[in-house]
Amino acid sequence: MNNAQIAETFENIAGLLEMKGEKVFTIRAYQRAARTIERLPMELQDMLRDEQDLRTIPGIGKAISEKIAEMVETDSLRYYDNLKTEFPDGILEVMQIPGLGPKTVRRLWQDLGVTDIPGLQATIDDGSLASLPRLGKKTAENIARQIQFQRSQSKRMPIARAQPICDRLIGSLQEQCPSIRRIVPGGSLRRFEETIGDIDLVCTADDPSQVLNALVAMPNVADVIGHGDTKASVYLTDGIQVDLRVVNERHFGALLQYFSGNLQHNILLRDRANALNLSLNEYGITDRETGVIEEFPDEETLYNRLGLQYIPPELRQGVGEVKAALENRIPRLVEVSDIRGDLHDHSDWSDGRDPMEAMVLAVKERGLEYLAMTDHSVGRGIANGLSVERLERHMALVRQLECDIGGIRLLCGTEMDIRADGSLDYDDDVLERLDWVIGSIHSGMGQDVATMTERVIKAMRNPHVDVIGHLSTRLVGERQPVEADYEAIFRAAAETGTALEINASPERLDLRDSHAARARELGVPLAISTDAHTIEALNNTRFGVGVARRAWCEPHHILNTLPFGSFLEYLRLPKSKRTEAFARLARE
DNA sequence: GCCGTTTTCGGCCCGACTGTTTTCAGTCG
Repeated sequence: MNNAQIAETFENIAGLLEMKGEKVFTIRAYQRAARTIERLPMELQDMLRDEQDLRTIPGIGKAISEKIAEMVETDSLRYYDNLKTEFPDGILEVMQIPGLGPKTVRRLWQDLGVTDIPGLQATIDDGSLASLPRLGKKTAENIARQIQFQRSQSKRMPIARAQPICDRLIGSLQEQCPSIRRIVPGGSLRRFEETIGDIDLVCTADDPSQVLNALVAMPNVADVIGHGDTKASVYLTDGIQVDLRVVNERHFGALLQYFSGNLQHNILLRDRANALNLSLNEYGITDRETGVIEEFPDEETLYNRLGLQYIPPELRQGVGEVKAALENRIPRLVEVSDIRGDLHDHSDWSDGRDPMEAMVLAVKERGLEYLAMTDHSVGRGIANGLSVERLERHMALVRQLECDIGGIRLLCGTEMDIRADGSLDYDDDVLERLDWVIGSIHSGMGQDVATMTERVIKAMRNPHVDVIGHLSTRLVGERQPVEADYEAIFRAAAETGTALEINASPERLDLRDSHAARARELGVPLAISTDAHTIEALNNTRFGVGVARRAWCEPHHILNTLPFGSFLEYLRLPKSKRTEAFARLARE
């Protein structure tokens, strides 16, 4: 049983326990475990095979680790099977409807016999739902609307889709509301999560009601979920939920912190406040003795008041960052301005849109020192991949442009297919003449774990393959990652001196955060590359940097923060010496 | 159910909004 299935089981257990009226802390423990397991970099079944103690994972103790072991061994869980017999099958779906919580669902089931969504709809239609105590006509209408929405609504969306929607929303609100002082995204968008559940906006304004009214009146608002004095929630016509919170300027720091989350991080922060006999909420910090409220214009002073280092939003995942901040172990994370070169770019020689010269000029304009032109290899027929003969002319043009344009160093590169059997698309005598070779998988993605792992490692053992591009080949929310023994691949990367790419294209974000963190721990050099096929896509570096920051990467973990001279020195070494040399070069 | 520079037992974040009520329970983030 894999991590996703185990996490789902615990999520379902939590749901059923809620309905059963179990203690809220037990429920929270299962939910927390589910969320931790979802984002774990290694498979629990592998950890058990290697006899690792699961209880070292925060939020997993005796009871839950035993349940995991049972699931891995027997592919089922008696505790869960027993629990399920107490409830009808479709009941968890009913609880997914926004506005319907465990208490209400339990009553609907016990009093009206509702066991699934069609049954729920029937009680709305015949008026029996509205006749229950403390429910009424309005509640029935709201639930009916939610059932409709549920059908049309998309689940979490990739950050690539959410970011522009959020940018437009902010622009439009600013235009309409002169009283706005500050308005910024919070929530998962600010934490650079790869998918976004809803868009959270944090705002300060002289006239909060002006801003809230403007939001609910927007033409692309399909439904208003809530509209109070400081906060409003709406669904946009494309199914996205937007939450807007407006407070006075002097509360900005506390509000931004509160609204940036995540949930577990905020709980840990409030734990910390409690330990100091303080109470934290979105308006500030209250001294429990005196009742005096301290306000914070920015987040930094708030964290410091709790005796903590500032924690950047990308690290606020509730997995040890608060402890690290207490011990002064929050590192200086890599920033976009640390990146000195782009190492994966396409031109119209293969499947890029823009001519090579335009790409080079655009990269130079963005202030980078170097650029690798890496058009596709011959096997990518569909992407107009380069034959050896075209590759030679490609290389000549790269050299030519480096002279003609000046002020930027260019590398002759390729993004070369790793074929299904692990062999490569160009021969060694061709590869040896290139400065920078990316090996990527573009086909045969359905291979089994052993075959895929072997395939990638075989490519890494080639002395000319400098880096593996978008290792998992996943597309966020679209295509599943390939199945492979990632731990074995990361170890082989460190051992062979092969770098790994963090592909910054927001559709890919590959390596993902937890994988990048694991590779970093093993000392694998990481390259943040845009994989740009157009000039505009050169701006995507920030998404790759976001992934790296979520993986606790500092500048010295990232290959392309090296100045060009050091990067060349790295490339001139035989691969077997590179991992070690990088650790030295990057700190110079 | 988890966890420990207070604790192996006794804690466990905190407030906004809604609908249905005339004081609050339920839900959400």
